[in-house]
Amino acid sequence: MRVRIEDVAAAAGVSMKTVSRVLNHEPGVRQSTRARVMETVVALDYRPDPSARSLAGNRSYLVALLYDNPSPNYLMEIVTGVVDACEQHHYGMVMQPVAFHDPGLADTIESLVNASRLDGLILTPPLTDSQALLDRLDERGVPFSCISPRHPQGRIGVTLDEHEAVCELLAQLIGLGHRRIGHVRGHPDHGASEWRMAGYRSALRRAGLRYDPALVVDGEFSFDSGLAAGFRLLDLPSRPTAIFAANDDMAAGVMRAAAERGLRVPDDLSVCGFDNTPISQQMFPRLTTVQQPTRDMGQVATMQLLGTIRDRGAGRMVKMPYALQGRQSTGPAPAEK
Amino acid sequence: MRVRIEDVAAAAGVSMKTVSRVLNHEPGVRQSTRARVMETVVALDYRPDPSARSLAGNRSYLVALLYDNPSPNYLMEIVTGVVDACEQHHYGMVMQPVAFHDPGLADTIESLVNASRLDGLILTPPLTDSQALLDRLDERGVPFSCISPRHPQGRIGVTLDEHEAVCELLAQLIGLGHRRIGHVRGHPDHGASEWRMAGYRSALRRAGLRYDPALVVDGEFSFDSGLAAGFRLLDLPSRPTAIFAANDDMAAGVMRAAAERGLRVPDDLSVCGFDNTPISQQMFPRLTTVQQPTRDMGQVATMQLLGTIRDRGAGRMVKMPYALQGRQSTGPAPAEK
DNA sequence: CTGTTAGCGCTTTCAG
DNA sequence: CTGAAAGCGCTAACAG
Repeated sequence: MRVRIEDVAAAAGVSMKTVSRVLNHEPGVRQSTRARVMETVVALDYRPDPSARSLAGNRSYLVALLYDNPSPNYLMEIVTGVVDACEQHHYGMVMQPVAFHDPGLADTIESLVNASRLDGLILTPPLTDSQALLDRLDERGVPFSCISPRHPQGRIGVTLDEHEAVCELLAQLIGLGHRRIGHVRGHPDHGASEWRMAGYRSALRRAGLRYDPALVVDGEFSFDSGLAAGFRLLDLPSRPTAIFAANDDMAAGVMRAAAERGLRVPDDLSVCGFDNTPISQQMFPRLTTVQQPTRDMGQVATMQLLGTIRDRGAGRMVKMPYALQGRQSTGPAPAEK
Repeated sequence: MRVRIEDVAAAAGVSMKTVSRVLNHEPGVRQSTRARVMETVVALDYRPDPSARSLAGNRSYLVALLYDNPSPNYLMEIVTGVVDACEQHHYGMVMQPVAFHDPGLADTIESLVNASRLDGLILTPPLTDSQALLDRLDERGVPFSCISPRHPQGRIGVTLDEHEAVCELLAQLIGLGHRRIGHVRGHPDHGASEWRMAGYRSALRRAGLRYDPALVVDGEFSFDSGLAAGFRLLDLPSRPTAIFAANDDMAAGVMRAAAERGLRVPDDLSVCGFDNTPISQQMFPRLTTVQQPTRDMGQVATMQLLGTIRDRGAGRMVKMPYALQGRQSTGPAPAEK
């Protein structure tokens, strides 16, 4: 038979409520009593029943990870971080795919929260780019944590200074003598595409280089879009000597386009990406890119969320560090012809 | 204020229990009553409280997906299928990473189930290869569903005839004139490695080709292990004209090794893999491989699990179809020298 | 076919 | 600092 709180109370010679207090780290229990209760809990191998706890306490000990079709690599890293943080706090995480473009998204999420009594949400890009969605959740008092939101002000979660990261990356390229640098943009829905594009422009400006719109083409974060964009840039009458793609998958596409045009990387063309996904190490030559601490981002975002759940007003927006990964896909600019 | 079953009952002019019966699809309610109740439910936008339901009904409406470090692509496909099936049945799925090599794994899982009152588990490889674990769960009466278990007999879940799939794949290679065919094995922990190896041997036997142990090298499903294995095979005094790697990541490694040795694929060397992961389409040339319906496998495994939960004895082992993906990485064997 | 009565195991009052 | 009682919202068991 299952051990109940009542049994623990009887065995420890206290009331149920005292056991409950100890288990929930509530104040107002003498140290010695607390110790005795804990011993009994361990001795009896007592585990509180989550359903009963939820019903009485009006919370579920569950958070949901909301996502819409991101890269599996990225998402799994986030998941690992989130689950890790949840485990430490005896929370569970449920996966919740949603459709970013669904006009009824906010309603869907709201009824989801109501129906499942979720204690909080973790939002991943591009969901974190929808001001309307975030405002709605705030309005309804649903605790949530954002990963890389487009507008971090006044929200809780994690960000990364992608603008600055791209500036540094581009500064390296410029330092290698590149003057005509192309850019493959990310999916227009993603705030990240904007930041990375802005970083690209800032870097050019800081170096006193002219911004040439012809050198910027749209992509959508996929390998295929990178391939297509690569061809467009490489077939330009005056082609760039370096290309910065807004993520690694597209950079891989660019490298493939270069190969098909008979260009050698990095001798004829330097290529760099963003994200440091596994593919960046499997390409030949290995890709210069920027590493985000994705797993830690999931972890920290979750900890901020759990803080908020426990104590509204406790969570904040945490800035995470990035790290440039200089590898063999970038090199000195070819000599002027 | 939240709508309760009591409110619905009052509004519909029936008892709580009748509402409960309707909501749980229990028999013994007149059609007209059922319809009236449903209308009221919709009108009031009533959602049963999962915690109360769990407490009273003694189940959680939660299943867990257990995994140990599989490929993100594979796992996310599974997740998508599982979540999809769960959604239809108003179940939630929690992610539960575990350590396959932990000697206390069975205990961990057992206490996990007890502590969270999980209704069932979905196990992914290599967890499904541990007879001891599966037996233990059976013994404890925990419902679970297996994805690609090493020994499918008497379990519920999904399998795929990997042996036969590999035979077909190899038969194509042999049909192209290849006689010296290498194999890069998968991680020794995975049943899949055995099946694929066995398929390789069967195909050779059926074609009357001699099995040469020198042409088989160990890998562990990673790109790097495929790269290393590729070098070993290609540096053989009498190297193979085709290589079958037990998964796509390793096949990618082999292709890279070929490139570094100056061999052209498929002119000098044919390469094929298994899994049809995205990388297989991003390589140049595109990789010949075998597609598993991974998402459907997650879906079907979950439906079998939910069936078992509702009615012990309802779930079964479902055989899923595979599909050969012939692409450009395989071609006729080079002429004998 | 439908309703009544007890709990499920915990936390929250509110008293001591 | 500790305890007794009163539910949380639902379903199970038994009546009708």
